[in-house]
Amino acid sequence: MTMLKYSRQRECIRDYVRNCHQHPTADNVYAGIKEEFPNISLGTVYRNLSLLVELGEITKISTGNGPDRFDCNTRPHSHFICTCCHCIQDIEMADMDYIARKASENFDGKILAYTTTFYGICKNCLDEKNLQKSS
Amino acid sequence: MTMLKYSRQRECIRDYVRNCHQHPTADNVYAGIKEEFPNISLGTVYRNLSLLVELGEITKISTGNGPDRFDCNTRPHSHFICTCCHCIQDIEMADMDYIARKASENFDGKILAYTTTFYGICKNCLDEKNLQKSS
DNA sequence: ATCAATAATAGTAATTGTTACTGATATTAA
DNA sequence: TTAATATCAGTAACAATTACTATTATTGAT
Repeated sequence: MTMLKYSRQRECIRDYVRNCHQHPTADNVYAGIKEEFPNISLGTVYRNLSLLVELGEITKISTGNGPDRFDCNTRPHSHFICTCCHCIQDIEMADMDYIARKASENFDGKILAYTTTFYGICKNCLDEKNLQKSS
Repeated sequence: MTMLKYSRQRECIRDYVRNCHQHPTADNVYAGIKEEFPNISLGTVYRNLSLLVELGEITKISTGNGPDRFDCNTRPHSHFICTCCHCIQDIEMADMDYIARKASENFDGKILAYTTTFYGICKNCLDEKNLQKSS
C-alpha cells in the first residue's frame, strides 16, 4: 500500500457523493463539482471514486447497462432500478442475511458478500401512468 | 417486430451456449465457434446473443466488472462469482420469492424481477489455499 | 520556513466492451 | 426462379473507463 496524501479534489468528491442521494454517475459527480474545481479532470473523478470505494467510504453500484453509480450509503442494503425512468432507490430489508445463510446450505464455496437488485416500476412512473402497485 | 429468418450462425451460437456451462462471454462464444465458422464476425455473435436473450432462450449476466456472461439456464436462479478466479457458478435457492415479497413490504414501487449475486471464494480456490469454508 | 520525496493532478491518449453502419449473401414465401 | 428482406462479414463508431505524462500539491524531515 502506498501512502495516502490529502487532496482537496478528493474531499470535494467525497462530500458531493455524501450529499447526493440520487446515486450519481462519475459524470454526475464531475459535472457537480465543476463549479468548485472548474478544470478538474474526469480521470481524477474516476480515480478518486475508485479510491473512496476501496477505503469503504462509498459504494459502487453496477446497473447492468449504462455507467456505474455511486452510493453514500455503506450499510448493507439493496437497490431498486426502475426500468421506466432508470432511477435507483435504496431498499432496506430486515433480515438480509437469511438469503446468504440459505444460499450457503447447498453451496460448497465461501460466501463473503452478496447484492440483490430489484427491477420494476417506481412510484412516480406508476402514478404518471395511473397504474397500481398490485395490478 | 420484424420476421425472424433462420441462420446457421445463430443456431451454432445457441448450441454453443447451451452446451457450455462456464457462463461464456461474447468473446468466448466467438472463439468457440470460429472452428465451424472461421470468418464469423464478432458483431454477429453480439447481435445473436442479444436476440437469443430477447427470445428467452438464454440469459445475460452482468458481472459488474469485465464483459457480460451468458447462461443457458433460463430458470430463475442466482449466481456466485469467485473474487479469486472469477469463475461463475449457479446457485439454486428454494424460496427465492421470499426476498421479493419481503422487499415489497416497505417499498411503494412495483417489483417485477430481481437478481441476487453472491461473491466469495469458490471450492477450487479454497482447496488450493488449503482453506475451509468456515474459517 | 525550506527542501526533497513523492502522491495527486490536469490533460490527453489508449483500451475495453459493445453497437451501428454498409454492401454482399442467404433464407424465405410466392 | 424470383423478389423481398433478414442476416451476414467487415469495419467504423461509440461509451465508459483506465493508463500515461509532465506539472503541481502535500508531506515529513531538516
